[in-house]
Amino acid sequence: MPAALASKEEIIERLFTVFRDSGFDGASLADLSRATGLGKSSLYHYFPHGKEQMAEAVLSRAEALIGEAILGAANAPEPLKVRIRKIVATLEQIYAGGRASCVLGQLATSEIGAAARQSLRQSFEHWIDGIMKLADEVGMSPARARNFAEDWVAQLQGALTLQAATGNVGPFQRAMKALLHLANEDAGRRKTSAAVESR
Amino acid sequence: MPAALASKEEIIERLFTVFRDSGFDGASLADLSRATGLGKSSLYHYFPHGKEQMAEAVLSRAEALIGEAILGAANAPEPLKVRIRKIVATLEQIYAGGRASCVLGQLATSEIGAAARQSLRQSFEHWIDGIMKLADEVGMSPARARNFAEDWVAQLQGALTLQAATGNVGPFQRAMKALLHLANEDAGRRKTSAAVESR
DNA sequence: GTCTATAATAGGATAGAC
DNA sequence: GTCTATCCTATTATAGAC
Repeated sequence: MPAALASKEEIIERLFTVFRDSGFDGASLADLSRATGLGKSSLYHYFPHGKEQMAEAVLSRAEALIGEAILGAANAPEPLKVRIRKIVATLEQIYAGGRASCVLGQLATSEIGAAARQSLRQSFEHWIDGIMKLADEVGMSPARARNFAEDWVAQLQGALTLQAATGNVGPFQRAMKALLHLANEDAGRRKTSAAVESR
Repeated sequence: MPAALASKEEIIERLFTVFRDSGFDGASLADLSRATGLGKSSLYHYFPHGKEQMAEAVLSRAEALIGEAILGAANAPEPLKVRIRKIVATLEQIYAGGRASCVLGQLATSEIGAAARQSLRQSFEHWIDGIMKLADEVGMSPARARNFAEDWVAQLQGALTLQAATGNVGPFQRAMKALLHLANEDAGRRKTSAAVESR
């Protein structure tokens, strides 16, 4: 049994890891109870609506995490390169170098309630907005920046899927590199961009 | 209840859709029974080892599908452009224009047995091999072709995840376009490549 | 707020008739 | 090969003591 918990935040943190690793259907109350060190009844004390509400809380936490780690970081008053490096460092930590799953990806295909689904959508929107902001700064048109951001987030999600299936972290690492290299991009120097890709 | 079934192939086809839409844990025997029109006992007649074996059969089917639709098509004796167009057309059909899930992605993060996991891995390897073959033909070095293929498959998987969460099929469509444009690529004309990206 | 105990139900799996 | 009936366990959820 894990160490005792103090706050609801810590409880949610533990629930987070279970939903991330097992998905919604794969996470049983027994699993959630074990991970938190709380009995089922105690969990129901915090989350009267049960598992569904626990997933909502976890997704709200994910939304907040993205809000600060991506969207917030992207808008921070620091040089572009610094912000990008911070975001990449955070992502490498969250996803354990590409070996951990993403709770958003895990729950995206589960049958969850409207509230949870809304958090999920918002999380991805914030994520995309943050990356879009960075792409915008290197001179991409709004449309191109939006596409770049969507595609980059998809790249990352797919990299985690591929890793789960094959154990290969290459795609994850290249996704990180692609973001780092964004700082070297410039809409007026597309050749440089191609050269970077040829790396 | 769906129409009567004739062959085991058709049964597996029906099971396929359930695992694809609900994942391993999300697919109950009741669901699988309903989708096939067979009682639970009948399913056990075909698959004595139960749900696990059904998932194995579905993943074997997926492996065969990828083998012919991607790896086979990539190696067919036809012009590159034709092969690529066929692959894209097949993928657009399989994934319903980006709105359907991928059974491989769905099962990648589930706790499945060794046999199923092996099929999953093989499917992705074949998929990557097929795309790598195409990239090789436009003059990419083996290393670059391999990376391109891995990243492209990740892109597609992530596009489906993003669609599931947000309903946006843009990433899927751009992944298809990226493959179609591969035919216009050439290792000696990297500028053209960049121009295409700027589209 | 946490526990033990207990429902009530759903899930996976099997027996045996036809 | 398919069905009905049944079993057993896990799962979700609640009641009520402390």
